[in-house]
Amino acid sequence: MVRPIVEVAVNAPLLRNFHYEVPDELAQKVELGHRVLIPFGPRTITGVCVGFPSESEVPKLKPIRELLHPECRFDAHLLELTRWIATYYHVSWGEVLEAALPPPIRSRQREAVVAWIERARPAPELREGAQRMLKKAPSMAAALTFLATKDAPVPCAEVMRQGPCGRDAVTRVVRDGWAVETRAPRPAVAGGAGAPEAPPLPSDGKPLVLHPDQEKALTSISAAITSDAFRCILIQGVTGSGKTEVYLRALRQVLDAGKRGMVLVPEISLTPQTVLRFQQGLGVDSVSVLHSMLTVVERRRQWKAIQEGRAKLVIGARSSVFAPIQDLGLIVVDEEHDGSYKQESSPRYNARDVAVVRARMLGIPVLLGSATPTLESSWNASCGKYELVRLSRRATSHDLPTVQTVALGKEFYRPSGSGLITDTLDYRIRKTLRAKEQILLFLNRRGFSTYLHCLRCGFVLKCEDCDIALTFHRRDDSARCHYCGHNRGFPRECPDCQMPGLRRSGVGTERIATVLKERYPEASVLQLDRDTVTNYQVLREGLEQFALGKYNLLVGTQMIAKGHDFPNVTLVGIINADTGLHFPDFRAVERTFQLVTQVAGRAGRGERPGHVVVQTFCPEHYAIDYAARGEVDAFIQKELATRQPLGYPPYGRLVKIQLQSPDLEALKQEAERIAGLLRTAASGASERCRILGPAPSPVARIQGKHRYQILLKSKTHASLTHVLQALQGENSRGKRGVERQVDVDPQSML
DNA sequence: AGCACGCCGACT
DNA sequence: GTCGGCGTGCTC
Repeated sequence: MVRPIVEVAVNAPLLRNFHYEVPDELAQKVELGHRVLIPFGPRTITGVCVGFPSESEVPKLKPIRELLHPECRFDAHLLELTRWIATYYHVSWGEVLEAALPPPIRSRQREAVVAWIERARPAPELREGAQRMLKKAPSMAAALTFLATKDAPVPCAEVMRQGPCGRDAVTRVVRDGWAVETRAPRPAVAGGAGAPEAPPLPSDGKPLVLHPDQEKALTSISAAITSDAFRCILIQGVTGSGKTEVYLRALRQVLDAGKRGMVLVPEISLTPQTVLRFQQGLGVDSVSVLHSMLTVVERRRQWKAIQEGRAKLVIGARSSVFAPIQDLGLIVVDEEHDGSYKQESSPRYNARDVAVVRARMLGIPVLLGSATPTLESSWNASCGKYELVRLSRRATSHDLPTVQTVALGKEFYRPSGSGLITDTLDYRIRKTLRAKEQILLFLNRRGFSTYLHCLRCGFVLKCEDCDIALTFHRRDDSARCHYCGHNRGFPRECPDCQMPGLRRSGVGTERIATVLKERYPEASVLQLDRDTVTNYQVLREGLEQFALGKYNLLVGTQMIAKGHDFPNVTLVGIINADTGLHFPDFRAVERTFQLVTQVAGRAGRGERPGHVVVQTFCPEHYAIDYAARGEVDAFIQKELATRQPLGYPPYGRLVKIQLQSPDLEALKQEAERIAGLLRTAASGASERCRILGPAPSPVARIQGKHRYQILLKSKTHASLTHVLQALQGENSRGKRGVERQVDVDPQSML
């Protein structure tokens, strides 16, 4: 009898599938979408069954080893969705499927697959052997000495680390019969720690009467839901316009029709408050939350609830777009402009775009909401691909905050540091403090000073491994690299000319916090950035404490920019609005506009009117000016006009190819070789596809690796895909150990 | 990505 | 000769 054949998408960075034989004992069990354990070369890895071909060209097929957790199977729709991602983003289908798995399964299986080593002979024998080979094979001796101390299996990596020895030594020790390779011992199931309990919320018993704008928006959305077809609706609503209320009503309608909903939010906004808002608003407890803070046990419970259809609504960040929800009726992507929807490691996908594709595949509506929509989404709306719905007034009776732009000048950067806070801002701060109201100050840079330089020779202190100026942190008197985390004490004198005393320039949040404490001794200051916030717990508590009025002033970076409603904040200060404006990135201007608008939106969300002070060196720059005046549409028109002649998105599509190697010469050669391949492919294409570069990346070296990039630019995505075929057969490691990453629709050029 | 194989210098 | 460092190529 001919055994059945199965096509497997393997969890390896290879852009093709492999065929396997299904052994008799599994023949009745293995189905489409099942995850299986397979032999792959000399090792065993996982993969997902994606087809049952009737025959195979491959002469000698290996059999599948094992069927893994059959209860967790990808349905036809998720297979189709993940395959689309693999094709579109030029990544391995198997890796996308792996990323789409519930995290507990993903991680647990990884553990089981790594090799564990256990000694095969008594400890004294191992020590004796180690003694004998000490001279001839010191690393094997080290491995033996270490294994002699262990009675139980040890992960291979552990042996290498503790030995210390290389992988080869471990392999040899096994081959020579000193030890054996085993599977991981079954890990004890972690204790039944429940979900972190949500703190009681001040339930604002506001009567929820919809604003006329909201009513109008809802009418369109309602029609879309009823139409039972794919529609993409962009909700452009000013900060505080009550977008969430609109989502809630739309979801209500979907749930009432017996269908289920999905809400994607940026990682940072996924707080118990957000979840509670949906739970209370919809009056259902069957809300499933997918959060990186959940315990393994809790996550497994959530996933099961989703799969079994017990969860009516799923809320989560990026990877929740893969949640196996049946009868999905609506997808909501909140803050669609947020950069955290793009995964910045392989497989690189954008969850917002995947959400739209998922909705299209299912023939259901999807809502994209933002106060500052991306140019891509606005463009899609203006050319009719998406429907546009506006919420132009705040939901409460209060007006948008008044915004004042203050020009910074050279004179403000006096050594005393007093100039960080202009007289205008200082006046507002004092006034707000007197009124016993709260203040939020935003600066997108952490640390005390952002670079250290010598006043005599101009030397700027840089990281040894990265092409980046070191940031000075006063709390531990260190000079740190924000790219690789490398930390060194900061030198007392210039390393170049030995002049004592490096000048500390550029301002970070730590400096602001220090200055504030000195200037307003009666005020209490909270600083929230990656230096003070070690985990979500700390951030959540910090924000809660601030909301409860325990602090007068909150100073922070990105993480305080969005999502939170602080009713008592009447003053928002942006210390330097143009920190990101001059980055060599075509999205720098758009991001600056979004950031200023979002931060300004934190002001005046309660009863009292808000005021915003925007300090900037470029008050006339349109990003700052339009943001200050709240003119979103005008900004979008202007920025579109800037991008059109350059063919940047949304007028064209981009692919960034990032190449890295410690060896600069090898890197340059490889970059030229790749560019050559792509140019040849592009010259044969019907549509013009430009290959820009190779050129050194804006940050030319990170962690000791030099970086070059190649940019592909074309009118359509299809032609880029065509050109990228040239790399199809290539190993992702490239020649001479040069690493390569392909980034489709890159979020950042850096 | 892993992992083996194979070629080469260093050391016994 | 043996060990182990690294470049090259394959994985149904």
